[in-house]
Amino acid sequence: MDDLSSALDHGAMPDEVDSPVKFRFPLLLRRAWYGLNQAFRRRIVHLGITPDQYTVLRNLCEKHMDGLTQKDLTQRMSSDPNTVASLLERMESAGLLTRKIDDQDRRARRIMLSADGKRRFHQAQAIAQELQVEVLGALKGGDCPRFMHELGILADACREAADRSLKGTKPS
Amino acid sequence: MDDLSSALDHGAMPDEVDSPVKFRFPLLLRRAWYGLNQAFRRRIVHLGITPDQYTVLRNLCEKHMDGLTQKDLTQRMSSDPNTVASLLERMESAGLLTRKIDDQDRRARRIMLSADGKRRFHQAQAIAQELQVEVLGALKGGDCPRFMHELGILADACREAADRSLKGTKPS
DNA sequence: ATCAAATATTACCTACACGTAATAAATTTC
DNA sequence: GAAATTTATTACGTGTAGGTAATATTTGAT
Repeated sequence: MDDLSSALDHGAMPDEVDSPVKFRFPLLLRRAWYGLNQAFRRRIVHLGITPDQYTVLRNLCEKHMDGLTQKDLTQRMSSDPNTVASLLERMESAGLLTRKIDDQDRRARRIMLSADGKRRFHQAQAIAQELQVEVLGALKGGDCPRFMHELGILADACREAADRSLKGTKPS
Repeated sequence: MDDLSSALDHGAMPDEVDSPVKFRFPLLLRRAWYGLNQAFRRRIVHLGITPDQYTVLRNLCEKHMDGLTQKDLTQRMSSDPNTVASLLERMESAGLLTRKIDDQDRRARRIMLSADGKRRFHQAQAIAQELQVEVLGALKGGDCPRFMHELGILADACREAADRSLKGTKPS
């Protein structure tokens, strides 16, 4: 309907670092992440959980049945303590998990899945895998592993950039 | 340090789609997106704008000086009308832009950059390009264009999955 | 044992994603 | 040309990202 890509292209601004709009990393990343998230959210809304809550459940279920502390979860989700705290609060209210003070370290709390949480996770997991097959199918079979490897490299580079940006960072 | 891929893998589910944790698309995407965002946020906080606000400024500045409607912006940012509305509200209060009712269509509002908004955008743009060079440098030079192309394919696949998930979707 | 530092968490704040419903103006239909 | 439909936006609610500050417990040093 409206082809917006024309008005820019006649060279008014020297924007060549990321010239063709279609190939800018942040734009593509945003599009992919929001799209994937939205798709998943819509498909699991009937289970009463959100994508982030699924991530929590997956971490708890995959690993140690002896539970994880909030700090563990925070790291695994590449998230932050505040976000995780309120997330877990909601999930506890929803009966998906329980939190109890750790015996070894009374500052910490061990998070443990409830039976209901485990059940809902498994239902969601099937949907997640379906979705993943659907999306990754867009890539030619052989390309996928290499792509994932490269995405991993970039993901690490992004995290490192974020960490660097916290302290000295700007020598200017 | 912790190899998480064991607990799940003993054959209950055919989990080979994303078996090694390090190669799961959603995890990598999340890590990359949050990392990039956080890095950028930290680097532009002194300009008094956020990454999303930068996206708005970029769209307004790159393209038509005659402004964009909120709907235009929504599409360009692969965002949604509500989010964009409150985003613009904050940005208007901050003096980054002005909104006035469109002459042709009095339902719509044309958004236009203020001089201050333009100035702050250009400062942020330099930082954004720096960051991008920094991050993409992690990839071997020749790999980058192909990677971007593939990321574009996946981004489209994600968006399509999201669109599909809205209507019929689940025939179950 | 006591005081200081590191750590796990909570409380409070702003920004954003996105859903539903309401409002208002444009467009279509009759 | 009035009624019905579509469309741009706003209003309001919940969930999440992430920042600062406060609190409580563990650990380390004196």
